[in-house]
Amino acid sequence: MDFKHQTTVTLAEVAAAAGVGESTVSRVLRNHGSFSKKTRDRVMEAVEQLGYVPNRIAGTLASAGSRLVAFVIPSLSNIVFPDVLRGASSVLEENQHQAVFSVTDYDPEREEALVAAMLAWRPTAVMLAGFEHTQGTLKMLRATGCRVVELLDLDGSPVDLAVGFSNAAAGRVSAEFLLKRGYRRIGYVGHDLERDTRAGKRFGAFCETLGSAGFPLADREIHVGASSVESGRLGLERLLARQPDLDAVYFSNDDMALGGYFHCLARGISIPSQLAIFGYNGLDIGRVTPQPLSTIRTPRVSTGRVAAELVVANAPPQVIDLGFELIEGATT
Amino acid sequence: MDFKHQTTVTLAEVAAAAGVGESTVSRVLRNHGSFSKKTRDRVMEAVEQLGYVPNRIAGTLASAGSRLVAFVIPSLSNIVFPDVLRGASSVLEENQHQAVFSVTDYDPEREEALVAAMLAWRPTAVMLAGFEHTQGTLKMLRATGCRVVELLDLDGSPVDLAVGFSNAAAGRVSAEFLLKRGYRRIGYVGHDLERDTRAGKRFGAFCETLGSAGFPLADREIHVGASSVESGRLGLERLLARQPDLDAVYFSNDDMALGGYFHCLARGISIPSQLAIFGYNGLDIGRVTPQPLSTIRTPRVSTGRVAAELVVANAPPQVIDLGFELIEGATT
DNA sequence: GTGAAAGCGCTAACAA
DNA sequence: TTGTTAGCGCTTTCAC
Repeated sequence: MDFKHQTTVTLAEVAAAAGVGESTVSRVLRNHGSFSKKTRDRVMEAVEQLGYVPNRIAGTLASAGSRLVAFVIPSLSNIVFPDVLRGASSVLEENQHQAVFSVTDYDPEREEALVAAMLAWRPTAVMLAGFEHTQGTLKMLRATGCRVVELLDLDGSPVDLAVGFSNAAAGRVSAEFLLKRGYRRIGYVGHDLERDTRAGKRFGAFCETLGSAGFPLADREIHVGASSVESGRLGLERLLARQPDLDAVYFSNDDMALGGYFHCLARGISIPSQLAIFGYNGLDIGRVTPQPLSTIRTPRVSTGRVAAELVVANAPPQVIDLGFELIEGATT
Repeated sequence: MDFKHQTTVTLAEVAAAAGVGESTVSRVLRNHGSFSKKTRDRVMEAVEQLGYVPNRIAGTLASAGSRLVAFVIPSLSNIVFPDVLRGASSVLEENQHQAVFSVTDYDPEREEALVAAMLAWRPTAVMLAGFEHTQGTLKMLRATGCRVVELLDLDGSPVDLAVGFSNAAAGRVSAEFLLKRGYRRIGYVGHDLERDTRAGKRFGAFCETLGSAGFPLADREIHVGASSVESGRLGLERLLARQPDLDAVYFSNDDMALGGYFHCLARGISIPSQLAIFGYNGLDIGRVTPQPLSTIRTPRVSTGRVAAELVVANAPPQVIDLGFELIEGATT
């Protein structure tokens, strides 16, 4: 049952109204090919008059090139992905492309289904998080004609384009920093590592670095589920209950770390003398807390921006390392 | 210059490979109409064999009904909109719809251009924030055949569907709460009100309520630009420099309020005895700070979910008030 | 500078 | 149950 009157002005009607052929209207509208100024005006007047809205579905079918860019992302709760979308969308909009997205909830099977659904729209490119995909997903991505961009990771082999930074390096750098600062009894509070494989890579490299230095990770507390400020706070509470003498804690990201920070504030645990806190992401909020958070700033928005630029420019396959920056706050 | 081999298996090729007609393949694939089990198997085998991916562009053109839902949102930095998208996307994905979005950056002219671009995809629905649109946008929305959903506001007249809550009521309730608690010298710290019209409506009703009670707003500090924790902190600092004897401050949202909260923590201003803080949005982080933030919790995710459900169900035009909830934290 | 006509890949009658 | 066929609204040769 329809509640609105379906107005379907077509290019043919515009042509008729303007007294020109369809192809002329098409040329004028796309500003492509040649036509006289007079014709142009007649066409534009008819367009205006009839309220014509071009049909990109038909246009795409006839010409190929959908100008649709598909994002298949793990989450929208984790600020990382809205940031990536934000960076990309500005570039896409400037270049008359549109962003389509769907959310996998960190489930590889769901990712496969969603990639298949996206491919049905014949997008210019598909953007995904990281390199961990099912065999089925990889097969589709390799078979498809569209560009593939894997985001926010560098530790793996790309299908086509990759834009991001090394999570393993981030983990290593974090560990080295804490060690250099003299921390020795270091713990970890994180979230679901199997699903968030990038957090898993950071954690793996972090532990390995500590171990090589002779000060292996003292203990860890893993929250099953998504990262959040609350689970960071609870995680630290539990970890400290078991290991009261930790001198530093590495968190899977800034949300978790802020939770830990709040726990310390509430319990009167002094930072960093009693306990140091280190995060990951470099969220703005961490710069404004009474003590700025020590963390790693990641180029989330630029990851999106650069990915979109490569796609719009149809750049050759390549891997772009945007790096990251260690921010020495007051919590270490 | 193409870097990938464009594989374009069509339905016709599948039909040929399976030794059946095109419409049979179409029926099997959409599980619509009748066909024998044997035919089905033959078709599915050919699909598998050839790695056929249906072309929804062609499908949509042939059948109408794009199953595309367009979101034209002001921002992705303001967590409100990722939350709305999150609520909507789960419903849309379950119902084989896809979400397309673009970001207006709170610019009505840009919104108009983006709506026009979206309409070219003949979406099932267009979702926008609030009721403030240009004449051109309204004209397009009224003329189009697709559903229109205006989100997160109730104070205005909808084009078609509206899902959200009253911002004016939220502002009023906030003021009444502070007054009831005995606060009398009340200030405001907010962000760009002309662009964020919903924040403007809250502020307007807030001031009016204070004024009617005989305790008009003492002062305000407006940050030109987007809301953020940092501008909340700076805003409060400036406001207090002018008005050291305020007893409460209302913030345009929780991000701003958290900034104010951090300012107080850093300066040793005791909350709420010296200064009360009240926010808006009910972000999770506000529940986990050492003192939970007093605020108004808004149904952001359900706004997205309900909007998507209405669209999928093709419900008749209506206005849905999802309400909001005052959270009495420890900052008032 | 302009128009006629042939598709793009699919769906939806309509026959068979 | 299945195949044939006529579009969907546009772009793109190719004539003129």
